[in-house]
Amino acid sequence: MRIDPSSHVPIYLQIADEIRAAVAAGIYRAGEVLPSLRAMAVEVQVNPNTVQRAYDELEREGLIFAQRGKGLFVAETGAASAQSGAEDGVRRLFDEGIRASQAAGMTRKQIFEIFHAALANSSKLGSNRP
Amino acid sequence: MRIDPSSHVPIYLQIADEIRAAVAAGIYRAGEVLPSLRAMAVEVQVNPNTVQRAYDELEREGLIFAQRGKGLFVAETGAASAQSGAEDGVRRLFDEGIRASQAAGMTRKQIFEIFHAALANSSKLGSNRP
Amino acid sequence: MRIDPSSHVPIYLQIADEIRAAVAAGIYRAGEVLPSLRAMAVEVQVNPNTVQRAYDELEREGLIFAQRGKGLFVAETGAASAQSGAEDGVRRLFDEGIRASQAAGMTRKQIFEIFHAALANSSKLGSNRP
Amino acid sequence: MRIDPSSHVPIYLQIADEIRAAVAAGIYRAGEVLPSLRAMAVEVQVNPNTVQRAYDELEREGLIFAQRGKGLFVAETGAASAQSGAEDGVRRLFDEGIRASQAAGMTRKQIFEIFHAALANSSKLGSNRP
DNA sequence: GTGGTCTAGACCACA
DNA sequence: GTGGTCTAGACCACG
Repeated sequence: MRIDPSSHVPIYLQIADEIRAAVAAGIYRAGEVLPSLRAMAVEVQVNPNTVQRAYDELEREGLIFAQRGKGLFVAETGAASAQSGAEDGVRRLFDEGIRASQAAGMTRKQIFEIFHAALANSSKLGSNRP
Repeated sequence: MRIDPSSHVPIYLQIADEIRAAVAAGIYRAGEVLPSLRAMAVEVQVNPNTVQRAYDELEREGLIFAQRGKGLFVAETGAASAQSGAEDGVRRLFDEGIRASQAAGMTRKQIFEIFHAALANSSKLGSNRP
Repeated sequence: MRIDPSSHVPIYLQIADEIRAAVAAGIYRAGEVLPSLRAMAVEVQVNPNTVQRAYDELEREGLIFAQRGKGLFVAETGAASAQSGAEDGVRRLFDEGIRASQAAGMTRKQIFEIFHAALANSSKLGSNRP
Repeated sequence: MRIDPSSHVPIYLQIADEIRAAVAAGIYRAGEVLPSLRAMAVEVQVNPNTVQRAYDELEREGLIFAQRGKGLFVAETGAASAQSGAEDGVRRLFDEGIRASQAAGMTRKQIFEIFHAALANSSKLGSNRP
């Protein structure tokens, strides 16, 4: 779980994205409890309120649900919805990159090369950055 | 020149990015004047102060320089620096997308498919929207 | 006895309301014992502490009283006080609904129609759900 | 705009309900600016963050939309969606009241009488309580 | 001035 | 211990 505090995208959305990805990846499974607000807050070095907001977001999406005094649980439909949500996010980033590259006058070949280089480089690091 | 007011990245940076891309694409050439503050403000439907900040940003990068009373000009080294800047930006977006997709447990094949779909879709729209 | 865990009104008050209604309806009569803490906790799928608070609430109202080691009993004056209590609660909900509808600019006719529809629909379900 | 701080329903939802009702009633019209966060916070004697949360809620519903630095505006589709939202809320309150009254063993006639009394009483006060 | 995010710390309902 | 709401006050982007 890595947060970039200097990013323009709000921390609470970054956290929500990370959790969504973790559910999509099967790290948290349907019916399981998520880390508590406070635990997560400690882990990502952030105020509990900020984590709460991330959880609110996910609850609204129907990905997780809360039980007072017990904790937060992954919904039955959570994995599926997390996967499509994650795909949408990735798609949006690629779209944005492609749009930017075309605005800069790059050819499809150039765009491809950049993408390939990025993908090749990422594999070297593995899926979880050290 | 397209601005997304609902994006998390500040409008002034979006404008700077667009101008950088335009320089990289050769739409604005070395020695040429950029549209005036006000003209640009009208074009992107934004407060002149915001355009000012974008120009400040680019000037700090050395991409453009101001001549009192005449306007803003593209630096000689502008095109080259804009190109590498644009590539960096695109690369960063792709990296981010790849990272997110791997965090969600997607395989290389799946990532590829999403990218291809995005690229195919984008060519339909044409590379530069007016 | 139905509890809505997603309601904003605390569960212990929901339980107290239900018991008050049951006394008003004559399901529990003066002098009779109420279900034990644990039995009630099992029935409504809730922590015994929460039921305890509901009983505390009712005892404070004088609707029920405890006899050490024997259980909780409905007070002689219980039925009457429960009835007026229940009426007050209903009245408060209707008042609130009427206030909200008027704030939204609805006419008396519209308000009536909504109420009738709600009442008609409810009779289909039967008056006491088990 | 009246808030009940002792209510169990969160202040931010009370505020959202009030604004929704005002839009439904045509007090705020499509395209118009709403009172600013801070102004509203002063009016309802509440922290600006709490108002912000109410506005967030309404923005998510598509009732209003924000423009950075400009203010909050009623969406074109706002009035319609506010009206159906307001009706739903009223309906929910009536349902709840009917359910409670039936649980207390009241007859339809009694329920009707309570409702009529509440409605009659409310008309005396007018739609905006003094 | 506007909205948007974040922090620190409080109190509540519930297990 | 858990989640949920609220406050006070800070900083940012934008007009």
